[in-house]
Amino acid sequence: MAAKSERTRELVLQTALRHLRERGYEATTMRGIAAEAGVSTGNAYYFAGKDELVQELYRRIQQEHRTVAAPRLTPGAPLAENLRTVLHAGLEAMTPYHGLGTGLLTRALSAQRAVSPFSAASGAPRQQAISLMAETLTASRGTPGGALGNRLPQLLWLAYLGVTLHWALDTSPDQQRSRVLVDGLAPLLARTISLVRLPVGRRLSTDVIELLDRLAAPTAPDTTSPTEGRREP
Amino acid sequence: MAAKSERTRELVLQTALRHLRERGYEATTMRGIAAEAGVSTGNAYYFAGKDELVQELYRRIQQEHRTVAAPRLTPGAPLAENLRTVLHAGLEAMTPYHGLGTGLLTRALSAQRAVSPFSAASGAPRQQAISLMAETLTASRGTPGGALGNRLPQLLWLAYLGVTLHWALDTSPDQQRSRVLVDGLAPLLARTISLVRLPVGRRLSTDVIELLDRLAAPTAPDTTSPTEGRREP
DNA sequence: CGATCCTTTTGAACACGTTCAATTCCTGCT
DNA sequence: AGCAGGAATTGAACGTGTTCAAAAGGATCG
Repeated sequence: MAAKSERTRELVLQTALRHLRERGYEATTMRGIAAEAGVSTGNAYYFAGKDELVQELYRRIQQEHRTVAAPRLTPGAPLAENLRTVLHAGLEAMTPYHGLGTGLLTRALSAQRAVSPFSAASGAPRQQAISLMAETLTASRGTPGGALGNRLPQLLWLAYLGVTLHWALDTSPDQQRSRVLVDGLAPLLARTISLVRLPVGRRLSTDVIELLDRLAAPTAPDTTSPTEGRREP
Repeated sequence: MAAKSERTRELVLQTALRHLRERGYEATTMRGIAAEAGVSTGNAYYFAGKDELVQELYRRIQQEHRTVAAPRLTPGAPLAENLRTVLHAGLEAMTPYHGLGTGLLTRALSAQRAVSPFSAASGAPRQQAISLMAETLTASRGTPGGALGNRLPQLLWLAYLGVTLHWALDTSPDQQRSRVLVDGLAPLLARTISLVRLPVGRRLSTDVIELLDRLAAPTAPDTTSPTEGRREP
């Protein structure tokens, strides 16, 4: 049975997450994790490295975010209310790890590398967050459908990314400033989205959609020389 | 005269910036910098550390941004045009350092620590970037004044931060996707700003201003126990 | 010139992340 | 029980960022 390595892996992971929570990024050392887990230094490398441990933590936080947020959504409530709920749930899930500072956000972003946060491609943890936003939208009343409706989850996720950035840099006690941000931002976003009912909003909406499409389109190869039949050397 | 240390400092800095440009973050080592500069290891620590070298690079990039952008502003042109110019200039200034990946953004953000990017407080390099946005606005025609006008530089800087994030994660050839983003975002932002002329826009505007004010306000101390005369233990 | 004092430089030393050849452990077989 | 072979573990070794007591250098005095 190959279950032994699995137990060790889990032991290392749990120890690592605890150290990250209690000591922050720099003070958490691979040697320290190994020592406290009662294994040798090299055995801490069931994970590719320290950064992957942080990514794992990030994944767990997202999982927690979804778990906490989903049952709190009120079907048929205004978007502003459900959005506020979801964003606050996100802050809640992250709170124990505020000591990591920008480290958390940083490593999470590096993990996304190769996939722009503005495009819809498939980063596994991000896709989950985006689908949580989709649930938030479908649970709320009065949200637009059509082409904009399809893009809204992605756009709301971007807003959530902004909140996360604010939170990571937030030094106010208990990050209460970030809560103020969420309380203000949720109705603001909801009202902005409802603009799509007006002609002026439709215009903005189509422009946003067009931009997102252009960003998602495959990159055009260099067409500086229009000569046909050329191959890349 | 204390000019000798100054020369060494500059020598170390120049070598460091070159290595960062040519080799990226990880492959640039303090020992390598010192060796190539012809000094001993410890002498590379005229700067507090490797991260501060990156911050210094960030400062230079911002300086370059301003230098490149300012003369290109067209007085009296529409905001969309000048904004596009300024954002493209930003990409230009950063381009040689794209190899640093998220490292650049990361260290720049950590440097801002203690000052939320959403508040207007005085981070030295940021203040410069915000004032460049202010220049962009005053150079353009039809931009709103009043309370919103006062906040717009800050808000545009946030948009610029978003572009920077996109650029840092952009793996398309020559970061052309980020250029697409700028081309689409500039008119979009300009049109959004012009919404303030309509009643619906004024409403959004006052909400944004109120939120920014709340975020900038000093943090309220914990008022959980209204008992008077208590002191923190 | 030499002595004093401050500035500047040095490089050994420490703890870290990471790698990997060597070792130990365990399982399934005869 | 004995043994082969794979799985799991080890810890020394490398290169890194960073620190700091000691050494070297340079200016200013008598």
